Amino acid sequence: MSDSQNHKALAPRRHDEILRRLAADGSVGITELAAFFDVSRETIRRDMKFLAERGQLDLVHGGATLFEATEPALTLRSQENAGGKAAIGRAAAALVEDGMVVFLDSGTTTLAVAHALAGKQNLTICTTSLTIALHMCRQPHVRVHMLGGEIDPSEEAAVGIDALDAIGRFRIDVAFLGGGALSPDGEVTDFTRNGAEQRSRMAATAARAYFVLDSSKFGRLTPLRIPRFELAAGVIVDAPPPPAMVEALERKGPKVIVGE
Amino acid sequence: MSDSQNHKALAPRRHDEILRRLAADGSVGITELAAFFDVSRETIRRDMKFLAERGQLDLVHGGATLFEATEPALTLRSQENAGGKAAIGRAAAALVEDGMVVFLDSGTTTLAVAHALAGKQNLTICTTSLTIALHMCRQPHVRVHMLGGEIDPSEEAAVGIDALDAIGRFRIDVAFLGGGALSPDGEVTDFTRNGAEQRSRMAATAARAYFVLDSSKFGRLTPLRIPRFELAAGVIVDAPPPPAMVEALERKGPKVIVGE
DNA sequence: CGTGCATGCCACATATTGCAACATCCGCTT
DNA sequence: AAGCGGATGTTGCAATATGTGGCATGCACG
Repeated sequence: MSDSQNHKALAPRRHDEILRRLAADGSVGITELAAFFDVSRETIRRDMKFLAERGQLDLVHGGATLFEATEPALTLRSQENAGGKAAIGRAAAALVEDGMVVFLDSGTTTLAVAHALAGKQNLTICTTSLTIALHMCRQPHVRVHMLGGEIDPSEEAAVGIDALDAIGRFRIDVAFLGGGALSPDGEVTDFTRNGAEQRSRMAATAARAYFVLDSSKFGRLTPLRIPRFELAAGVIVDAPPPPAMVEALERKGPKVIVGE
Repeated sequence: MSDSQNHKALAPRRHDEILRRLAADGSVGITELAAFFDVSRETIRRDMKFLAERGQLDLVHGGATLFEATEPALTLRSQENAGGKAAIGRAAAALVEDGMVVFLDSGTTTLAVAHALAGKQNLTICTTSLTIALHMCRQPHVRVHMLGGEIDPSEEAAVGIDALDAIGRFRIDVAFLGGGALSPDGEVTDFTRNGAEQRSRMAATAARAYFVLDSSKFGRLTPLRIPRFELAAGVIVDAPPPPAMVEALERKGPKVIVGE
């Protein structure tokens, strides 16, 4: 910080700062910013409108928040389509045998997988998700490795360089990965750069990797491709995706598995 | 007032926080939230009504609860000697200033410290405890680093070589460490080799380290000394220990701080 | 079975914000 | 120098959010 109280900042500079604060705090107030830049509230409002039209933030009364039309709050997500997620969990659990080393990504669908793994013996679970680690360490006959790193509050999971680094240290039998969307041309995409990279790395590292995606993700669009996605062994879903999507997907490699 | 926080949180931010707390604690109180956000109870009530209409929580007298609880147990253990632990928490929180880097050890007493840190701005929390990480990452204006490693189910926290390793990478302003007992000759001791080593390392690494021990630990005996224990800045307790213990302790170096 | 206290709820007052229309200012071109 | 266009400021009014007080209701406690 430490800049720009003296001279009025030009528009791009303000836009920059607005986004920076947004990323840092999750929300920004109009009045607050107007005072900071020493401009009128109208100007800030215009800035925000401009940014909102480009999808870089969400306007709310009194300011703006992170653009989360893409990513609703975590507590919300775990309840929606609970049935479908459970079905995915069962299908995923069927792929796991006693004694395996299993990686579980963050996300509510992978949490459903974790629940479905109850009863397996002697598993070793590696995860970046706090919730999954907490849940699994309460199970008997399970060893849990938490991959450390900075915690992303919206995922409640470790992200970033430390987590990426830690991934490399494990030999994983099977990995279950989340994703932001299943694009019309049969590819799993993600919300964030970090997430995409982390998943990419897992898909390449694990002996077998599966993406778990509930049907609400079909045909959605999120910004980031997951590199080397085609190395995944399969995609587990709770309802059959459109045939075109299935075909595009299987042409790349991964099988489509539909849970019941 | 270099930046920003003198303004009240925007409505969506409150909604978010309410849901996060709900997920963390299973229930939230109106008065408590009103104080936290510095808004009237009516406003919180309206927020809750809004959320309840969308099925995100259940209204109850005095606050709200989860629609369906996902996480039991842990809140229970921290209830025992809750008063004492809260007092320790407050005393500990008084030692923390906005912007600091704080290490929180695993344990229910350190969890109380975590709760008491609510309201501080811009903290960076490093912890090995899953529960603390989960709780703190739901706080606004807090960055959380989870130290990874194998999870000890009885502690629900990372232990072992990875965690030890990760400790060295941080510059910690203040560390709050648990312990198994406060021995009659004024020393903090521990149950496990790993724990003792981890705490020893923190005591040596952090700029200031405090052991937090509730009064049930006085005069107990556990097998492992914590090496370099005397490097700690203090021991925070909820009731005055026997004078002999205090004297022995302070002769070694650490101050005794009694929370109210 | 009251009593006291905290909470819930409603109505209204107040404050803050959104919006749109118009006025200014500044840099630039001709 | 005049004119132009974009960005910003100003103003008035509507919409929304929040605060406040009165009163009803529920809950704990003797």
